Amino acid sequence: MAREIDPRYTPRTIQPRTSKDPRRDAERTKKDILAAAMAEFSEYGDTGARIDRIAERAGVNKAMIYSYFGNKEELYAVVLREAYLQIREGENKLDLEKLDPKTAVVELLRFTAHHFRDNPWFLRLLNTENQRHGQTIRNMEGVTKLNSHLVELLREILRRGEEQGIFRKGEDPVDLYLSIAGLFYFPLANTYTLSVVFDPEIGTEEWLEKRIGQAEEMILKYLLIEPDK
Amino acid sequence: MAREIDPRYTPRTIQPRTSKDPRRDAERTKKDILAAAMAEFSEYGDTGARIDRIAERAGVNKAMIYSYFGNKEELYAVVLREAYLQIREGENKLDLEKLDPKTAVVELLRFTAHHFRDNPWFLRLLNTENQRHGQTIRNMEGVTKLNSHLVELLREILRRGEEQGIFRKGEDPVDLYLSIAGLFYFPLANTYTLSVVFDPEIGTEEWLEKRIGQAEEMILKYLLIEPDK
Amino acid sequence: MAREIDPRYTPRTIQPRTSKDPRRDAERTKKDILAAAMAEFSEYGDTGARIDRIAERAGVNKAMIYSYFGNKEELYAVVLREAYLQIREGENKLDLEKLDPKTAVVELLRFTAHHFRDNPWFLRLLNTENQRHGQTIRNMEGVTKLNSHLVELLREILRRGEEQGIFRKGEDPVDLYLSIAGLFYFPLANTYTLSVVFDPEIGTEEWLEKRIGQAEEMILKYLLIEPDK
Amino acid sequence: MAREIDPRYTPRTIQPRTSKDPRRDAERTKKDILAAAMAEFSEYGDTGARIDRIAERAGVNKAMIYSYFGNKEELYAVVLREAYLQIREGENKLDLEKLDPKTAVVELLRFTAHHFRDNPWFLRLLNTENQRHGQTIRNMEGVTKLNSHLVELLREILRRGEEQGIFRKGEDPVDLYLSIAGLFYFPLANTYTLSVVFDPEIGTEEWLEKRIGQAEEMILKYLLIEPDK
DNA sequence: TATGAATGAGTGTTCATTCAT
DNA sequence: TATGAATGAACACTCATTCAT
Repeated sequence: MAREIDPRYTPRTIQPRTSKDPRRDAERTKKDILAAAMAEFSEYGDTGARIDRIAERAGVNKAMIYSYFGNKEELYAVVLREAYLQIREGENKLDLEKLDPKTAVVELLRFTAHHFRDNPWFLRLLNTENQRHGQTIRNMEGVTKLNSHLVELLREILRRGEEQGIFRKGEDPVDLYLSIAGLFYFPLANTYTLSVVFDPEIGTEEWLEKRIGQAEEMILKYLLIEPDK
Repeated sequence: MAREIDPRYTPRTIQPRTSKDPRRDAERTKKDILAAAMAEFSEYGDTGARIDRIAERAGVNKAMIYSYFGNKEELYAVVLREAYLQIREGENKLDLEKLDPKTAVVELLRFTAHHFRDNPWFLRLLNTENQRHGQTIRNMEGVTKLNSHLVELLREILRRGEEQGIFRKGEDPVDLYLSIAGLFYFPLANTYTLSVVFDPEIGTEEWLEKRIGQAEEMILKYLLIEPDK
Repeated sequence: MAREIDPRYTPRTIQPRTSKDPRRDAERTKKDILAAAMAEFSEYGDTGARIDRIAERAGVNKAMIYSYFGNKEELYAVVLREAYLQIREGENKLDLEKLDPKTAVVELLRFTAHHFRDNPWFLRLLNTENQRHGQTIRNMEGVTKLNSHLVELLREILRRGEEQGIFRKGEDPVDLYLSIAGLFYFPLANTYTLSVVFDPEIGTEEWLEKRIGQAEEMILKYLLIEPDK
Repeated sequence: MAREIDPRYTPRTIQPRTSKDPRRDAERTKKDILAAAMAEFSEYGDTGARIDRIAERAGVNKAMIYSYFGNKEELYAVVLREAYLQIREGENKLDLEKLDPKTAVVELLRFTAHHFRDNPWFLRLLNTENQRHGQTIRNMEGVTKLNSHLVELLREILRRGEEQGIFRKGEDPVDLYLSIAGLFYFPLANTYTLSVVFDPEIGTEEWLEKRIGQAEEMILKYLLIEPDK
């Protein structure tokens, strides 16, 4: 089904190749294809993504895609894995383990908000993979390990908070993450529909800052034993 | 791209036509097509949906779809509108205006939780329309009006809560709805991926009940002035 | 690899459709496709055959082929089965069981010679299927039964010949068939190469008649106990 | 069209190159390519053969094939010529001119039987070239001369046999060769299909020995004036 | 001499849509 | 109103061939 093209979602991470010298560089070609594929799969979903378009976006010959990635299905799997790698990598950079528990929770919340806003393609990929019933991620190696790191980090933060007597007891790290993520995922994944049916401001810079404030208050009121102090 | 078939998402709501007498019934044919199209678009998205499959699901001839709905694009628009009609209709049945403010908020939260869980196709349709950049809903008549009713209802509840001195002041009804919906939307729209990367229990009956409890507490602690009393 | 087109091998069994009225006739379309496919697979082999060309030859849209036959592989299987049906049908029409043993053998030999000459595509299909290591015929239902009929017929002829004291004892019907067929198959399947390396007359009408005489003499001298009488 | 892989037909006659020192050896590279090409064209035919596979089989880079042989078509021509060279060379080694006529015929028959059985790729190449309507061999220099030697040899044998009063008069050497070859070519070129439709034993060692006996008897009864004596 | 990257024309197959009845 | 046949433009994927190093 035809879709309007929205330039915001056609990131140009790919450097146009110098027309004179196609630079026979396998590594770069591979990267270009991956970048193009991430954009394409995010925008159009698994069934809507077109190999032709990916090749065009990457500025490479279609056959290269097959040579480097096998087929559309495998390319999609690489894209999906890459998406998870990127968000977890961002989280790791926060060095949450070095922060005091309350700050750590707030930092994670802010990072999540910005990551979701800055990487709408990540949300789209999640959509797609769930529409596929998780067919690909289910059989992907190393994903559980990759993500369990975040859970362990959160668990440790909650434990320290409990120990210090500031966090409620028995809070599950996964539940906490679902709440934090959910408060931003819903409006940011559905910006287009929500801005039509509810409020055109949703998704703007100001809206996000306000939203972060609300979410922070909500999470902390729930988590802290005496939030007023 | 090939997808595994999940029977749970292929409901057979359509009564098989009596083979003897096709009973040329325009109204019923139309309804059957619409029901089939809702299932199909929800499962496969706009680009993944297949006219052939819709016809088969509806038990009608493909040409009928074109005769009644014009083309795939227009059929999708009707499906999308129908989805909004259904959820708002559900909300209206709650008669929130007759409940005291706190109960009203809790009821809306519970309804939303169950509606999302029981109608995963609705979440999928939202996904799809957002992946389309809201192309269809943006040009759809009467949608704003349809949805503004819920906002007005919530606004009235918040107003009464403020008046009674139990709700915080200045809370925006849209923000509140985004929070309530978000707490359930994220885990329920991404059950497949989340159950792989975080916790296989996500989405089960017990999980939902527990989740409702947490969400209730979170929302009320945020909203009520003195939640403890 | 490009091949010259030899009009002799592009039989026009297909009636050109009246341009005005495409005559929506499923049965005829199916037949046209099958006829075109037989020609194409015979000429080009399994890997060389082109769906596009089959569609063009049959004067139908490519998609019809998939609608009626599934895919190239299945179409090939139907073609192969049809080839066997045709030769065995021809043999059955001979009513060998009603002839005296010697005449029966001669008639079978003559039929085989003419069938091979008149249906070079049958020989080509055999080539192809053997180049495929019999992949398709091995899994084809009913083929053994279809062909075992001929063997039983021959066995009965040999038995009667033995009984009448004119045929040698213990001759195996399969061996006999291999000899008869072989005497014609080799020159007729390899007409092109043989006419270059040995004798340009191979395959002509006169050559075939002479060949039949030789083969008859050879087979009978071997089979009859007292060929002179 | 996908084919199952039969390891029997994928001989590894090519010595793996010492990875350390590619030993830039033009002659050896050429030979390796030719050997690989013979296997490939025999197995898959002209249209089915793949340059990629030939390169892999030969353990050389694809571009080498183009550098040494021009293109696929020309490579095929070299393969075809080589095939004829090999069989005629085998026949020449028999020294038929030194044997008495009857023995010579029997020896040729036995050699042909074993050569066909041991070199199925030769039969496949013949198939292929005939399926191409002899396009390549027709324009190949020196082929007629190459093959006419066998005919002359046979002619001389028949002449001596006639002279000695043991062979029938006027037998044509080409006809005789067609008979001898045909008795083995048909079953050996079609082993796969015949073993399905008629008898799974066709092509085995025991079968061949039995077959040689029958063929010998058949040819001699036809050729000798008084076979009993 | 040799390699691996790159290309463009195919090649099997699917799918939204229309037509004749 | 309803059906099944038919179409043409895509679409995923392959392959012979060339290019830069």
